[in-house]
Amino acid sequence: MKENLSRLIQQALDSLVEQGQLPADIQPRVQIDRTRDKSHGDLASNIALTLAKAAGVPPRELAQSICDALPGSELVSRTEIAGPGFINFFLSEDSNQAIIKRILAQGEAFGRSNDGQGRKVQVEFVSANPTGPLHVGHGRGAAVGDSLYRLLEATGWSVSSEFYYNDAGAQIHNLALSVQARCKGLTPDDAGWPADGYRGEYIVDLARAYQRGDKVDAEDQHVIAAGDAGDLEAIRKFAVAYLRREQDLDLKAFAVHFDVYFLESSLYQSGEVEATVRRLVENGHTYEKDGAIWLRTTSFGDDKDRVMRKSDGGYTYFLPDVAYHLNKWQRGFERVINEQGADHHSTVTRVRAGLQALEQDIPDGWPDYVLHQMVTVMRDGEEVKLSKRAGSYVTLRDLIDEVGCDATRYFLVARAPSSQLTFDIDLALSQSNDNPVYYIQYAHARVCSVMRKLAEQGWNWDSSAALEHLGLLGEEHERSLLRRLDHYPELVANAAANCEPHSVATYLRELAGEFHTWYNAHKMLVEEQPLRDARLALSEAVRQVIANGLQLLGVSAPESM
RNA sequence: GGGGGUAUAGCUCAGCUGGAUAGAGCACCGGCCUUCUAAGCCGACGGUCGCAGGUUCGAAUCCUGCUACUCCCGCCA
Repeated sequence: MKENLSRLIQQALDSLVEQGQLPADIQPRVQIDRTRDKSHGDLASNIALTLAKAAGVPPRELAQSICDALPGSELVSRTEIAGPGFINFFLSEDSNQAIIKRILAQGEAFGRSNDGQGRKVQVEFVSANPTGPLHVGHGRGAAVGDSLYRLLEATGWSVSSEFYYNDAGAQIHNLALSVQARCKGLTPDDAGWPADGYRGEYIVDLARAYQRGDKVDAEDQHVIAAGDAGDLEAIRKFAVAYLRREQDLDLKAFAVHFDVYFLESSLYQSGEVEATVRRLVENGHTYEKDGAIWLRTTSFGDDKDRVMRKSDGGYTYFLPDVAYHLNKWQRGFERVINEQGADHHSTVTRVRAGLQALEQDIPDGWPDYVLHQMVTVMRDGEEVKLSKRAGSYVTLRDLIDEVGCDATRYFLVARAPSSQLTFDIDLALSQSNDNPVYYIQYAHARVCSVMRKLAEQGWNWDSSAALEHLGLLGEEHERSLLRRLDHYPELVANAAANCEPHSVATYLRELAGEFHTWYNAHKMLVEEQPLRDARLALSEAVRQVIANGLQLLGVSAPESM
């Protein structure tokens, strides 16, 4: 709808230029906004305000000229000049009702677009090391990242999701030592328990499985336990696979899928880490100090230089990070979005600096990052900090088991990633309108229920016949719903472009609210068939948009509750 | 000390890339509810958009400087 109006305005401007009322060299950016206040019409443009100065004409006067030059259209019933020089558009009944036709015709495709034009984008998220069950923070990353994946897919991008993990570093070594200690019957407070060992109960299960000689099938690896408590390398391999599988199960329960699992160790095996070092040294961006090799990241905006090869010959984590991102670039992702916890924000500058230092014509500012803030979990008004299994943190699994996948996903994705998030377990569990997930799903189920009721009464609903009677939708609530439905495709496009899945959650909440209000105010299954058909058409359109929106969030759309 | 993030109604949060009188849900208050799905519906109250400047026709939104809270600042990942 905005595009249509935008074209009309552009035509008006062109003709004003021809008539010499506007200078030919203006570069108007036609902006159309949704009005907040209904008395301002349905859509408004500030075009006269922005062009007034260049045209040397007072804004309201210019607005009048533009209106006069506007070609006639069936979409617009009238225009009005208001305030300092806004042009308000009142849409015709026809154009309002057209949205229902579009939604019913397009079904699941409504709101999808081809903005991405099949270009390759990668979303990396979660990327937890296999040292324990996923925690709530990973859950937030999973909910946001997977939603981004769905949004990009829906807007025409060729998307790949990726999970990167370190399977060989110091933390994994600690993990292996912890399992070994458990195999030997030690507990965390015994003498001889490894420093920085993992203390959670899950290590006990892991040790038992190892000693039993269990077989583990994870998404990307398969291992049979050697059972020998003295073989630290065998323990390491088994522990990594075991916890990898455990995380797989958490993610599966969370309805999250990854296209690629990428192992940090593969970058060493392939020689990419070495090659990256060589390249950085050759490009003259490094120097030696205190027996270590430093990368001069300050040349690329960092506040201090960083060690890339330690004095003991090992690499710091950031070097494989750079090699990894070069690998992504070489795989042809013109756009990469890394979803991470905000506690990792310091890597952003470092990785970008490292990539620039490679001098491979990687665009400055590549890749993109979406950083999410901390999550705190509340129950009975108090913060929950521990889980039995993991010991020191609340696991994603705890939440899914307690409140379900749908509620967990919704709550974790519903806030702007940049905001700290409080997860209220009591609210997520409540079956009332206070609970937004329930409220939205209920709106969907309600439409399905009405359709069932219709059949019980021996009536049927002919969607094509119904479209003839959309003119009967004249109630204020109905117009308001139509406006909101019309907004959906643009909302999806913006959410994808700006990496803001939470705006879909907000939208659905508002749409559901408006639907419930309408439903409570007017009867759907009235005796007069034309009106009944028209209302059912609107209901069905709302149901479709809710279903489409929930899909983007990875939340189910139940037909009954 | 340096950097990231946040600051909007009593609480939890939106705010469409700078638009018109800043919105929603809870909570509180006042009414209505015997219904196509039932766990309710309608309305009222509630704001110096952290503070101070700046940019312009116009600022919660952009710039600068403060303040508070939070995360990070390792030859850990």
